[in-house]
Amino acid sequence: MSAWILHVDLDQFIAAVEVARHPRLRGLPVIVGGNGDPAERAVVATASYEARAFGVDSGMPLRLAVKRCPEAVLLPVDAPAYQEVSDRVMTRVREFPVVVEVLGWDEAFLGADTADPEALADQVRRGIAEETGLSASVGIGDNKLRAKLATGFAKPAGVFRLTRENWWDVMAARTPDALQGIGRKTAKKLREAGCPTVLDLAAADPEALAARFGPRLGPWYRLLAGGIGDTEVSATPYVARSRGRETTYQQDLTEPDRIAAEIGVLAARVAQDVAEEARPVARVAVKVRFAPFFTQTHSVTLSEPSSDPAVLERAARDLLGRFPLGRPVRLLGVRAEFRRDPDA
DNA sequence: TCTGGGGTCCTAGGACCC
DNA sequence: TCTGGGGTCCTAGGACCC
Repeated sequence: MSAWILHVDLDQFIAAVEVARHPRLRGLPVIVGGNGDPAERAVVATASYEARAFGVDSGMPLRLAVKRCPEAVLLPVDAPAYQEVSDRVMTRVREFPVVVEVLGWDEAFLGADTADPEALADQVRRGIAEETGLSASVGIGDNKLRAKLATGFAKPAGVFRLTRENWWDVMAARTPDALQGIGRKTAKKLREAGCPTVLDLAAADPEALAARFGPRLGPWYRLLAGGIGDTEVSATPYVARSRGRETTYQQDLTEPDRIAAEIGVLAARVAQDVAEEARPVARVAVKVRFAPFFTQTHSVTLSEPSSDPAVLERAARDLLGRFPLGRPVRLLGVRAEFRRDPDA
């Protein structure tokens, strides 16, 4: 266990990478999403702060984003470019005397034994800027939950410390969806259950929460509200539990033959991804999103774990047969789940 | 708000077994 | 047949995160 946990998060990462390689975009509203075509069925991956001033935000349909900010520069998502920059950032961060747990392209936990976490945070921010030109924010906490929440208060380009000392000052009056793991829907249910704030949730009866939200989720929400969280930072590489591919079609699919063919394409891509893993697939799932926006899934446990592309495709095609394919289809997906590690 | 794609974890009900 | 109890697996769906 480390004395301090730092959560490092790159500011408006994807937009920042684009601006760094296209300097003429600096200071302009930039929106990255889909293929960069505003008419497309796609959403905003990241918007620069200049675009956010127009009310554009991540997850928003591209069409709406362009309506809100017509002068924005719209760019396609270039995942390999972001991965490359991310790798450079993480390599630089690992040069500090810390344990690094990577969470995604643009964030990581750092476990550090230091007497001055603010000084370390500044050094890390400087190191990232020197290596890549990118700006980062750093949250300092006495556990992962507090460190990650602290980053939100550090942004942009700052450092913030959130610990047992200032937890209630900072969090007590906020709505529960300020906490990592509680979203809009759960916050609404909590409000209806008499917990409009973090402080209310922390004081709620665990048994009542369990009855309402489930035996694990209910009590866990209460712990979150108290700022209780994991303190273990692990550098062990992450092992995926599943791999999947899905596609939203620009035009709804109606022809059964075409739908079956697309499932074949997706299953083949998943089989290819799975071939890179040394573990066989235990379950296969197919997802169908019908127009206008109604999603169903069907899944099956294979009689025997397998990595054989023909077995995966056969399973996916069989599952497709369980859907009522009379309606137009806007999305198809195939997912392969690996066998659960018996030791876990 | 005509709403992506990649994931994770939890829940609840039914099947099945002893 | 008015009908237990507990454990485990399977499956569909939901909520959440980046």
